[in-house]
Amino acid sequence: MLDFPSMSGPILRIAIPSPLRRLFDYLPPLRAEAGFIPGQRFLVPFGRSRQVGILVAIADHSEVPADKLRPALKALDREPLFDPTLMALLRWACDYYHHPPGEVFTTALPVALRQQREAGARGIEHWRLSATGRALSREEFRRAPKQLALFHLLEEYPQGVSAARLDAEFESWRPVIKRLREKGWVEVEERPCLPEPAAQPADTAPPLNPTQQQAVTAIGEHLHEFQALLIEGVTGSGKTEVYLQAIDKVLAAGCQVLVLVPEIGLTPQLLERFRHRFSLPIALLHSGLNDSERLCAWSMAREGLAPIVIGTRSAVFTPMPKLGLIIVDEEHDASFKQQEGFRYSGRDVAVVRARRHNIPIVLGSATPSLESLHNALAGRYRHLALPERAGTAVHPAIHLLDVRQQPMEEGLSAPLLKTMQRHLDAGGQVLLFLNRRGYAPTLLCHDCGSVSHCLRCDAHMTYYARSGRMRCHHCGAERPVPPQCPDCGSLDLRPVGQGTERIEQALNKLFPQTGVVRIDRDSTRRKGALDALLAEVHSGEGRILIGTQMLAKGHHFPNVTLVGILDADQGLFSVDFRAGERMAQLIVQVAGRAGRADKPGTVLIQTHVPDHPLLRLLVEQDYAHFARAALEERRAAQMPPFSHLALLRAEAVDKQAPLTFLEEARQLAEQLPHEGIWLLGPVPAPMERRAGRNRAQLLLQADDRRTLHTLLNAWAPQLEGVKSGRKVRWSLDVDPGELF
DNA sequence: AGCACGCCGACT
DNA sequence: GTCGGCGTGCTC
Repeated sequence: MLDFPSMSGPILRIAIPSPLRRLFDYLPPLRAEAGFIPGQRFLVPFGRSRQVGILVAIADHSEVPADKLRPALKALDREPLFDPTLMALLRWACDYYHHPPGEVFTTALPVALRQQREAGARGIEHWRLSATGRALSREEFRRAPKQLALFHLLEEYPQGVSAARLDAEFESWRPVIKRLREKGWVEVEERPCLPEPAAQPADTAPPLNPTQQQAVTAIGEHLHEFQALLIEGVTGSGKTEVYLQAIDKVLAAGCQVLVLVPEIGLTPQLLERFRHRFSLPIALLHSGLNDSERLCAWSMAREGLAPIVIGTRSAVFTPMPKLGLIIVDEEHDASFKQQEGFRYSGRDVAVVRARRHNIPIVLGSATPSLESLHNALAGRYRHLALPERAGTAVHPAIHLLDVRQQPMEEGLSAPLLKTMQRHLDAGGQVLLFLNRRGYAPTLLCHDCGSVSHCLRCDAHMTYYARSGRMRCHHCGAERPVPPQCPDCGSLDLRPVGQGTERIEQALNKLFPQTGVVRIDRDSTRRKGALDALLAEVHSGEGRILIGTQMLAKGHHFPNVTLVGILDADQGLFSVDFRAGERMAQLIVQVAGRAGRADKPGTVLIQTHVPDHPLLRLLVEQDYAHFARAALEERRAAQMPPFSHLALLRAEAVDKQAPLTFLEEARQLAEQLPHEGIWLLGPVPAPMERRAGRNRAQLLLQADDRRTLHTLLNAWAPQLEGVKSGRKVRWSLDVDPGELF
């Protein structure tokens, strides 16, 4: 009797890291010992190479011709790394963001597991000198200078030193330390990767005001139901306290809690506050970790050993078997949206995850995004506005400073300078906010009018006086300041406009007796520099602070009584429809850094458009009023959240190639049912050339999200086959954060 | 994306 | 005569 060869067994549908929008079918490994569960990793042959993929589904047959099917090589995990709910969430994310599954599933894995590493909460290796090692004298190393150097380094760390530290301090230390270990002079030890809980007894929870209580109760009484809470509360309104007490309730029920924070939001202060409240291990997942540390923290979360996980955007995909609550702090923050590759929004995925787990999610912000506010006003989210606590932080008085026709000194108006002097005389500190680094945004030739231009971008080069260099903020290009105008040879080159470095210099001249501290990406590049500058401010040595949006996050300056926003106008006239929202959020966040109960802050906003209606609302009312009016503008303009966007971007060195590809893409879309969808473009990006590449975009706009996604479902796979797409780098951005 | 195959110009 | 340019096709 004819028997089919064993072609009828299960088919493994595997996500492979590649830009292809599909899964790949494999036969089971030839010598398979155990069953197959979606979420396991497999080593598979792929083309000429081997890849680590993730089993997404098991099918009983394949569309792929049998002679093309190859067996997987082996399962890399006994247990799946992702539970079924997380698998479903990831599959949803592939569909929603129309991104290749291989890349989606890989971004959810810690880097160590994208290779063949084993999953598991192993500790972090630390090396230290053994007893014999400590007794050695340098004589032992007469013929081994490298070993001697490493020996001296180890002497500096009697408690042991991690691989990450050694990487930073000693080039190719591994072979050297291996010799030392073989001689028994060095020993290695695995340390748990989670920070120890604070030694002292846990802080007790302070009493809550009625609104805080309402929020905590809402969560505590519905632990196993989906509900989204938008908590709107200015600095000092006790938002964090709501998080802490809600977490307490969830932990008491034996569940885990996931806390998502913006990229710069994971401050030592926040961690300290958590550590002092909960005597429990906390897993941290942030960009500062090396692969081993990240794997360890991730594994602790996955094994349920870390009750609390605090992390940035990508932590939203951390497996947590007992997940009971998600908190998204500073939910308005743009860093929750990934801006390249798999362009997901950590905040939006978190809401979907909470819904799929049937658990509550808290979105917190002093300045909620218009998207979340819209959801709250539409009744989809529960909305709780925390009142300022009576008798504590007083809302700062915000005033517009009309600088039209005012004498200006390097961007500082006379009335602002006068007010600064008054506050300094009264013993206060002053914080100035300017979202522009460098000395001046450009260098202008006074004789011929030519302007210093980046060779690779459609942008000016920023002038840095202190280092005497020109830098492009868009591609990082750097060159010395030209001694003379490259066009006409004139020596009269003048910096135009102000950046933080120039303001700092001007302040030093205007207030020679007062310490000035500048905080921006340039002044804090060196490790520890930010802490040193902050210490200078807190000690009172520096009394005037000038900085960029770095100042808007996290740090509080209780002794600051005056905040100056040097240029509010740039946010009002930007091409980006979100610029106004972002400027308002920045102003409120910066204002919130200042003052305390007995020293209420004043905020002065320099502007040339003092009659701007939204700006007036923000100043005369508050962010809540501004946001509602801004929402109405969005409604009138049919922009998000009242419409839904997808942006197809393309870039290439060649100027025409992106437009050609996008035109072809547009024609494909037009051949599909596209009623209710506006196709806008293709057009060159607002900054057409960047880092030597020409960029263009095609915008899709729809009133109805379903309509848009129905088109994207059919369209995205077609784009892969577009010939002219090979000549460009293109990406599809669903719910884009910026339109350029 | 990576990687091979394949067909046309300037070099040891 | 070859080395190598990047156009085209493929990955279960």
